[in-house]
Amino acid sequence: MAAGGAGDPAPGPLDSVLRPVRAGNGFEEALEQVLQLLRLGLVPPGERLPSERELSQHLRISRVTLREVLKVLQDQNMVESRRGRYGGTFVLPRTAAPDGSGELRRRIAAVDVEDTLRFREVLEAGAAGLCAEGLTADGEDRLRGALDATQGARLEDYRRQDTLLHLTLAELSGSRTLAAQYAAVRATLNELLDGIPLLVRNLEHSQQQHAAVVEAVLDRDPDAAREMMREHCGGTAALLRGFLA
Amino acid sequence: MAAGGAGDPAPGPLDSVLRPVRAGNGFEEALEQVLQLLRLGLVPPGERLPSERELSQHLRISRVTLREVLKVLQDQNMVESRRGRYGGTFVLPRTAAPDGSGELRRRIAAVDVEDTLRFREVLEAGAAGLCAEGLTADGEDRLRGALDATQGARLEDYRRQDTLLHLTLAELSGSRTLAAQYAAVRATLNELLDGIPLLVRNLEHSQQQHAAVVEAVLDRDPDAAREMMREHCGGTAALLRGFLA
DNA sequence: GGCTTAAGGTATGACAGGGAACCATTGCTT
DNA sequence: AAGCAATGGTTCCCTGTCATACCTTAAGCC
Repeated sequence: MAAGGAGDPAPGPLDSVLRPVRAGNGFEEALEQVLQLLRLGLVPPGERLPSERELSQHLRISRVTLREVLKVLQDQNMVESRRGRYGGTFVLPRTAAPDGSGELRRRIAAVDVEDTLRFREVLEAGAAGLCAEGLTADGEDRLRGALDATQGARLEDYRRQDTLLHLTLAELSGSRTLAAQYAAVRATLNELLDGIPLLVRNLEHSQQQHAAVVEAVLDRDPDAAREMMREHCGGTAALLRGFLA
Repeated sequence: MAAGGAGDPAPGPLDSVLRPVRAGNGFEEALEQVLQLLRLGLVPPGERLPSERELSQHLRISRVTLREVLKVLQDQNMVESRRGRYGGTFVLPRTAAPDGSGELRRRIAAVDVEDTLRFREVLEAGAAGLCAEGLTADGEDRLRGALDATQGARLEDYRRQDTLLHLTLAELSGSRTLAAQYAAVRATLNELLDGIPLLVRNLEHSQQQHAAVVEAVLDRDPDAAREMMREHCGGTAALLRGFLA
């Protein structure tokens, strides 16, 4: 029947469901998630990762396997381990040339950019809308805080604060799944963004849009929030499509 | 530090990323996906699943492990295996009482309904919008076909055709990730919907909304498509919240 | 009837990954 | 100076999973 032979089996309408159960040899998945942690800037340079015991519990992998992951990151000069009490695994500042030869470099070529950009826009707009529909007083505070942090951020820290703001919105959406998916797609996005220059002009424009989105959310105007957010995402998307096309 | 002790480690702001790498012991993940296949109605009752060898390749698990999965489904009277040429694993019609004691029953209690409903709405609205923005001629045909199939469906087959229509929209969005995520969330949704009655009145209303969404998409009107779809999802959500609250 | 073919059913050996215990190092507290 | 506590570093064994090959059943074809 189906013509398939080498490589993957023949495609079909069941592909949305019949995707591989595990993306890689299991340790790769863990690597992926720790990389997310770094790319999202959830643990900024200089700070300490959770201890190996904690991390392995969270990720539900053995400490042995986690250590193999950390070994890779050490070899890439992305983290550094110190022993003893108050030791731990510390994040190093990004080196200009991440690595020519390797492992981590080729991943970027495998990213389906169009998929990433579209999915991102859907999640962001959705999250903004949900936030505008039902936001707690506590949520308002967190959101304002995150926005303020981006306003005051220096250029080198901007990407990180921007990520944090969007992540906050996703978390306040009230859907844990949405937040988790956004984290994943945002990590991919940041990786792509690392390849293109950060212009002050774009940054300023971006900041205006951030303010508009947050305002719409605080005004409890879901339609406006979604619309603003879509526009915001569209800007980034156009930028990336331009640089990568 | 954190007060956690038994069970999961202490929560924190990193939880969006630090989720478990594997949802279960690996065989559970496969079970999950085969269950999706059945719940989505991608393989309707009476039909044959792909052969064990094919399925295991798609899911990237060994045949041994896959057979353990199928064993569970056989024990639940959800599928039936026949040997010999033109044999295979066949889907059985849903039994009224799925199973009192077991394994599969308790999963439903673990579902975060609010999460599911919100995430679903975001994905559906997003997919509808993306479709309306860029739909190929081929896509138009598939969409019309799926809509027609729901119009002609009998009551017992309605849920399945409905699922297929929405799944088609998700696939036509141009984001594979979106389609895969929608498949997952829809499988969960169907499981919830199985617990409540299907009223003809709701069904007719639903059909009007389907037509409206498809029309908006074919008119290339993203805003209308999103709005219609949100309304459509809102209906289901209200129904479920009412029955499960 | 006998062969071929495609499917499920079974058995075996290798290995990755997990759990748990233990060692080594460091800095704080006494 | 001694002890304690929290961390990274290491080892051992065991279970789950995989790959492979082979057996069994049943439908079609010669």
